[in-house]
Amino acid sequence: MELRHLRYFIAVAEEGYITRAAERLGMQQPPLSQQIRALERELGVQLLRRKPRGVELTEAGRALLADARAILSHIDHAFAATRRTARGELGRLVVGFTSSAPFHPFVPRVIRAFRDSAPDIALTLEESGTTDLIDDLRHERVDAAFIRTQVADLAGLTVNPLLEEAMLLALPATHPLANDSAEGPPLPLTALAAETFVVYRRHSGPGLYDSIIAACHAAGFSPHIGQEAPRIVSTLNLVAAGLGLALVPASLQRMQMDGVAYRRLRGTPQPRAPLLLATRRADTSPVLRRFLDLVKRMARTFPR
Amino acid sequence: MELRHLRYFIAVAEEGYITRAAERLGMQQPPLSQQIRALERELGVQLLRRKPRGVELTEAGRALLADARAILSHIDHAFAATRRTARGELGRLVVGFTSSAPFHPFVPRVIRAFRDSAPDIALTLEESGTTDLIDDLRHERVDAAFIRTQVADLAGLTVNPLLEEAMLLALPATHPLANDSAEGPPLPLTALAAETFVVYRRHSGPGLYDSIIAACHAAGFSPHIGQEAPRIVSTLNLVAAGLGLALVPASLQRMQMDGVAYRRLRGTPQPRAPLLLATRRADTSPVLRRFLDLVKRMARTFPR
DNA sequence: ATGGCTGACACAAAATCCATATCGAGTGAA
DNA sequence: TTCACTCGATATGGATTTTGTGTCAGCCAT
Repeated sequence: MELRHLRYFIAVAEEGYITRAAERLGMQQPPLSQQIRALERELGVQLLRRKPRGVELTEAGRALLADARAILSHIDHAFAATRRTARGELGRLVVGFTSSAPFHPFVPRVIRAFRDSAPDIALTLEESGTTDLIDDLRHERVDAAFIRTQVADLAGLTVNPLLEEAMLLALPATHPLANDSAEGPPLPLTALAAETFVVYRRHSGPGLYDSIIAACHAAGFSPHIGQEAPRIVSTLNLVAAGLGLALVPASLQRMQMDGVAYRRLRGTPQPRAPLLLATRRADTSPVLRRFLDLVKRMARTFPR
Repeated sequence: MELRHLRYFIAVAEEGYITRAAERLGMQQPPLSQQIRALERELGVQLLRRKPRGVELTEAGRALLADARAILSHIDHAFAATRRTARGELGRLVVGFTSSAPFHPFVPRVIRAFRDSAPDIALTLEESGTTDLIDDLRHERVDAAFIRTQVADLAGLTVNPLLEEAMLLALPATHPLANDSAEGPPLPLTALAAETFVVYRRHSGPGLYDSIIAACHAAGFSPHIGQEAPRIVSTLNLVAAGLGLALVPASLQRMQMDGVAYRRLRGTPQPRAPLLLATRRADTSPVLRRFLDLVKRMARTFPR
């Protein structure tokens, strides 16, 4: 059986004459007759009743006609879907992000833009810790992950730096250094030499941790580390509870948390927080490529 | 595009190697490579990633693989359905019957048997008057009709006589000839010479009408016809209302109608009521043939 | 470094699909 | 009734397509 047989059969059924169907198909009548008979022979079923004038569908022929049309349409759809999949317009994408990522305005913006540009991609969003995200990436449970710190083991992964932002000092609202207005005068880092710091734990992602330590060292002191938090947002809970101060990405300021005040810092080098997108190096999925292209393009033009 | 391409592609996808797929397909590797490339060329999409050891599906290839399997399965189902349709195991059948037909035990019995023997045929039952049924048959709204009287215009139709049964006298329960037990002694037709008869109207089907008249004539009198009824069952309503007597098929006795008593007749010739099945002569549907075969076969062995 | 496996390429062979010519059956009109 | 016409079936030759054979290049694994 070949599709040709179905196409021929449909033409004959629609025309009611083998001769006219042959014309429509751009062929001669004898081979068409032959192909139809071959189809009937393979099915073991008479599809046409040959009449003196033209042919007529049998009951079985009518049944097959409907199915044959459906099959051809099935194939058309399959081909279209395959082409769209190849163009990255169709498929699935699982995007992971750490709890702090969606506070950066870039992340929801790029997700929205991607949904708009490829509405037929089933997009799944998963929030998780950085370590878990990296594991999920490796095990193909996640295709791309927005993270906020460089990871230690990059084997098999690509980490694209997208944006950077300043870090703000988060401090308990009752703290003497807390300012009524979040946009108070920048605070020199040296003013914090005696304070206790709450930090994002280093083994989850050394980047933020190290940049904070480095900034303090550059300011001439070695910070006193109090508690470590498993997630960036949870550092704010500890700050609110009065367990110390924290340096957090500026975008977290959007998270209006009771009992936490923010202050800008001054001095160089200022600690900065990156926004990164991690993917599998071996992932050649067109959907991912499309996503990656969009993310990089938007990152380049993102207002800083 | 031909199905061959899909079959080849599935084999390659499943084996992971063009060479092994070629073995499985009973062909050599070069032509298989060529056909796969032809498929890719037509789609304009790369389906396989050629690796040093075997091949790997691209995202688009994975999408197509699922669809290709579905398409082949679609074709298998279509072929199976076509074959079953040709055998009359699949399809639709509309069976019509006059209001009096289902009282004959043969009718529900044969319908049940047909449903059991061909459960995948969508069977529709339609009750209507004889004249309408004949019209419905001609216009292909009905495929077979159980009727209780010969019809006048048979053009294009086949009417199969199935069974015959005696006719009983239906008379008002208050009538002097009414007997307490329905199985009273047979009544000679001559006893009814002075009575008024309610009859099934002749133009709807001359058979019953004529056989009643003929029986009376044979008994030596010309019956006095009162009202005509449009349906056999409605004659019983008229009888119950005291508008006269009626001769009805014996099976209508099952219809326990208040105010109507039945008596058997004696003498020859007794008027008899046929059960007939009308079909379109040109209808070659396997479903109908199957139904017709069953009906005729069961009619032959039906206990009389 | 080398042997073995895999896929691609080039050309010959085979299959089959199609075109031409012809026939037969059935229909409609003279 | 007969003749012409239409339409599908059959037979045969040709051409395109598919397949088979031989060969080469590239990459792993030993």
